[in-house]
Amino acid sequence: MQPDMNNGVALPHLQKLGYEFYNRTNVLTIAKALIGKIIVTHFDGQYTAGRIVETEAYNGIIDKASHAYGGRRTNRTEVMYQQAGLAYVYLCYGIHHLFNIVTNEQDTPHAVLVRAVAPLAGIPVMLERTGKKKADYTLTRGPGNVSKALGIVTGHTGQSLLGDVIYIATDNFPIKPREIVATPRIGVDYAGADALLPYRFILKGNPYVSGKK
DNA sequence: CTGACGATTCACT
DNA sequence: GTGAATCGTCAGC
Repeated sequence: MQPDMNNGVALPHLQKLGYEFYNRTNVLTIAKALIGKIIVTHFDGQYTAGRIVETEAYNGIIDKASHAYGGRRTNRTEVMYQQAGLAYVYLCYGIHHLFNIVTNEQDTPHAVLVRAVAPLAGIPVMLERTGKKKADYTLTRGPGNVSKALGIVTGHTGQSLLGDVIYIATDNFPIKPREIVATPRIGVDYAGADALLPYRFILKGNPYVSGKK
C-alpha cells in the first residue's frame, strides 16, 4: 500500500483475473472479492494502478438502485446485459465518469461499481489527470475521482477487462475477512428499501474509502 | 422535441 | 451545511 514506488512502471507479480472471476452468479461475492485487488489502466503510453478499497454491488433487475431495475434495457445500459468481464462506464451529473465491472452471464445485468482505490503506480500521471498538486487521500477517493485518476472515460464502456488496457489483478495481498465491512450504498436514496441493503464493501480503516469519517 | 435529473465533487458560507 | 457545475440519458408528449 506504499504510494508509487515505481513512478508508473508496471507492477511486478500481478496475476490478471480471468473470465471465471467475473462470470459468477453472486454479485455480492464478486464485489467483496474485489476488495484488495489491483486495478490497472495502461493506455496513451501511461500506466496507472491502485488497490481497490471500496466497491458496490448492483444486483440486476430486482435491485431498485440498479440502472437495470425492472429489466430496463436502453442504449446506455446495454453493456450490462453483455458477458461478464466488460467495463460499464457512464456519465453522472454531466461531469463524472463512473467505472463499473459487468458480472454474471449474458442477459443478467449485474455490475460492481469501484468507488475508491489506494494509488500504487503512476501517481504523477494521476496528479496530471486530476489537476491536483499533491497526492492526498482525495486523489482516488470516490468513484468520480477513481475514474479521473485512472483516466477512465465513458468511451471505455464495453472494453474487455481480460485485455491489457484496463484489467484487475491480484498480487496475493492478504486481506482478512474481518477487514472487509459491508454497509448500505452511497447516493441511492431513490431506491427506497433497497437503499438499505448492505451492498457496499469497504476495506476497514483505509483512508481512501469515501463517505463521512 | 422537451424537461427533469443523476451510483458526484468541490467551493463557499 | 448549502448550492453550483454540466450534459447525456430517458420518459413523455
